[in-house]
Amino acid sequence: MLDTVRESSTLRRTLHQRGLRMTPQRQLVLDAVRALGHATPEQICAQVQRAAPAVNITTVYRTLDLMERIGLVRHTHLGHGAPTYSEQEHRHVHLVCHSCGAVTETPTDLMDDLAERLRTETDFELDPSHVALSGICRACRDTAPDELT
Amino acid sequence: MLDTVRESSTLRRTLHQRGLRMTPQRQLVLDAVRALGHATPEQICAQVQRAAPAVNITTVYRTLDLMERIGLVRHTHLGHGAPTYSEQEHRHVHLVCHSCGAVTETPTDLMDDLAERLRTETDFELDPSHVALSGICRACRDTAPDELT
DNA sequence: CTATCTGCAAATCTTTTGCAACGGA
DNA sequence: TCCGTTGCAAAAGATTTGCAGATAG
Repeated sequence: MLDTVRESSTLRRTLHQRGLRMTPQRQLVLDAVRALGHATPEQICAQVQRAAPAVNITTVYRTLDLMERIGLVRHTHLGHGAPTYSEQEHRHVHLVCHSCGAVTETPTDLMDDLAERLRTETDFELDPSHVALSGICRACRDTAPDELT
Repeated sequence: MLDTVRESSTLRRTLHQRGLRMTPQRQLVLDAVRALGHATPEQICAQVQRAAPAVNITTVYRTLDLMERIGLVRHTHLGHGAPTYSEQEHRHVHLVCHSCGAVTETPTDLMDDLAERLRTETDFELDPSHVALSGICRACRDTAPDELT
């Protein structure tokens, strides 16, 4: 309860700071992003529509876009299909299995050494959580021998 | 010249081994993939159409799909937009800059340590060349301070 | 000759845009 | 009241599918 109230005013404040308006749709989209962890616009829309069926997917797209611009959410490319959105703070490396599509999360510090090497050797500042690493998970390796993405 | 002949028969043989047919379109698509390094289906189609304007993009999609299934090409998700196709052998890690979109390639052995850690710690078999790493390149870091993907 | 391929058109799917009406501050 | 926001419909872009005719083997 308290959480909801606090979240709500946080969102309102963040929006107002930039001359943007607080609306029920925006709260619902943010709630959905938080509830789902990382999800496609379509999944987020479905979640929002459980509470408010009239909300249009166009609004979801626009709201995700806006919230990304103001730093509340971020998107990640898990490989195939649509990008997925999650909370900005929710930073981790995604491991996606080619074969079964399972998504695992792992701390970003796994990438620290790589990031350092890229920085020194290639002058490239890695953003570890923006794209997923791709491969084959244990379960699939044990069963199916091969599979295309 | 010899190259062309040799490539041609290689493709033909590979196709015939599986009961598939050699066509001019297939040769052109494979040539385009090789010429472009890594490119979207649309870019590949444009390249093919420089030689044979009548080739339909549908054929390009179907051919890329087929060639991926038989292991001649592979696709990589560079982050935004369409996947890009390249030769199967052409394995490297892609670094994509959020800001300017530049794609750099780097040897996959940069990922060896990470791959080893993932294997032991997470039971995940990394495929280093299937997705791109995302971040900010040197040039952009020096100029624009921030930018969303 | 016959099964595979191709081109075309249309269907799908996802995302974006234009616009009039709505509603937050 | 005023301007940001929304919903709707339509546009746009990417990929897939059905089908009849073309063609490799």
